[in-house]
Amino acid sequence: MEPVRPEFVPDPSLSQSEMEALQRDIAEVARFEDDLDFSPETIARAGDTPDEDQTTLSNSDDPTDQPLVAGVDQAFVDDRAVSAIVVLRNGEVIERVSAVERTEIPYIPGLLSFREGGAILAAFAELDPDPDVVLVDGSGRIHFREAGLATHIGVTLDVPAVGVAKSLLCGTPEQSLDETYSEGTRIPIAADDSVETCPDGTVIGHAVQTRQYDSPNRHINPLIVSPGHRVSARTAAVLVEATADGYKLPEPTRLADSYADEAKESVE
DNA sequence: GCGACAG
DNA sequence: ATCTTGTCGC
Repeated sequence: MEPVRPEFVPDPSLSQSEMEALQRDIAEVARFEDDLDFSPETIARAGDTPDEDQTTLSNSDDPTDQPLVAGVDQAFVDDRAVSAIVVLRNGEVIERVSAVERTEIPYIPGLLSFREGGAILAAFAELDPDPDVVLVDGSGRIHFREAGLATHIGVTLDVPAVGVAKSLLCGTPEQSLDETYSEGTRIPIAADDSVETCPDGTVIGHAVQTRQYDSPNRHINPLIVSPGHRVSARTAAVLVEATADGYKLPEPTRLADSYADEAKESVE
């Protein structure tokens, strides 16, 4: 699939203030409300027997009509970024693509999409069936200008997108994230002074506990999930919970992560 | 000036 | 993100 908004394609040669201005433009176009072509309840895991909701809500008995969920992740080799996309339907992999691009700038918190975006869009150009939703490694609306990597990619391709991060970039959790939470726990993340584009208190995402150890000693930290584009904060969390299958990371992102590692071995 | 900061 | 052995726990 190709960009629907070419003017938003991340250009690493821009100045830092130009990058920030572009992010403000992207945030204005971003829709943090549900605009999906399917019901999140229709998503199945590998080996699932279709249940009432999955068949009823999708208006179809044909498994090939179920939503395509893509996961995107990157690996790096020196100054090269390897972007990998894995597409699942009913929890099963139906497509994998990857692309390699040079990284033009270093990692700068808040400007990640200008480092990784080129490789990601190159990989999407290789992807044939358009996915119904994309899970991106990194933040979406949880960002200083509400334009994290997932938002940038989602808006540029005009595809529903969700940000899945392993740590919090900004915003204030409604409860401390230092405690141990059980599976299924969702903790709202509110905008604060560090989010310059929306009122304090706006819920911009959630900490989502997709997995937890039963007992004492060690614990697992929650994922930080936020809307990228065309999904609400609640639906973003629901989609991640629905695609998680025994691991902390949701399957699309987890498989893209290992595929990126695999693909990077073939890079010279 | 100081602190904080996805991957 | 990346560099890496052992180690704890089910």
